[in-house]
Amino acid sequence: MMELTRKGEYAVRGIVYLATRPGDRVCLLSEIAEAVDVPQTFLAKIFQQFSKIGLVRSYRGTGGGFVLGRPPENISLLEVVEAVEGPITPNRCVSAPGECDRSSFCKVHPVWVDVQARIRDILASVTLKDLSGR
Amino acid sequence: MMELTRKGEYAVRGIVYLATRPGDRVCLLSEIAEAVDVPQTFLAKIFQQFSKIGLVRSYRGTGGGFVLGRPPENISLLEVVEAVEGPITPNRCVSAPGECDRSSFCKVHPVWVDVQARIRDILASVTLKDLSGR
DNA sequence: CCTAAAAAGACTTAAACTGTCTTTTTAGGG
DNA sequence: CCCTAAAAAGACAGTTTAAGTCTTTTTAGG
Repeated sequence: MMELTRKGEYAVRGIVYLATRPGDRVCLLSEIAEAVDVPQTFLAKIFQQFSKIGLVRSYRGTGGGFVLGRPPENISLLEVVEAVEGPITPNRCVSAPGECDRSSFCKVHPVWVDVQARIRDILASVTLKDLSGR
Repeated sequence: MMELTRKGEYAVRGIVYLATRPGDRVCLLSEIAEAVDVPQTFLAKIFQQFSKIGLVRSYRGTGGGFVLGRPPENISLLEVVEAVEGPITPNRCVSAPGECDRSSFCKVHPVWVDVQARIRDILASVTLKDLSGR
């Protein structure tokens, strides 16, 4: 349970690969897809999401491709994962205040709050630089 | 993302309610279902799973019902959740050794190992006694 | 204009989730 | 020995999500 989807896994693989490439040259989607073993059309969707929020920058047309939107040390694993999977919410009751009408008295609620915070802490502490090994 | 299913949520609600009841008397499924606002037929499936692994004990026939299988201070939230949701695995790559052929060199792998451990730690530290407030 | 490349949107298939319904087994009480 | 209460078990179904695929469009270089 609590499992990352393929999309999330692929997202991480793809952007980590991009982080290993020299930042001054664009990288073809086809290259990334092949390198990390992900269907290119699927990865395209993922990188479109990245692009919208500025995690990567895209160039269209001949000579186009992708580069990181920011230095790898300024992009956390948390950002990458949440970009494609949405906010980390171990239970509905912590997704938004008022989402659960039991949260005022429910003794389990604070446990999920804690779990959420811990996961976010861990993922926020890891950057693409750490993961790229450059 | 990483969200508990309804089944998991209902499982927790149901067994926590059972933990608030006196342990020397069986509790009807219909009572539990009504108290925690869960469809009885669905909760039945959940309690069957609990019963199989001894988390609760069931009695059939007239005067039947459920009691906790062990004292509430000896049942952790982790056990309850994993009973119905399966093992906590933030990513496939940590579900079993050898599951992911990238784990030997993948720098993300240890992060998921860490996340898994933290979640389990938190959930294992909370017991039904803590949650029942008795 | 031709080609390369990403963006966008429609579509599809399979699996998982969230249940319901029916039948069977078990047990107690008269 | 029945009758009834209760859980167990299994089949079934509707909806949603996941995981892609395919096609068309936009953008840019040469």
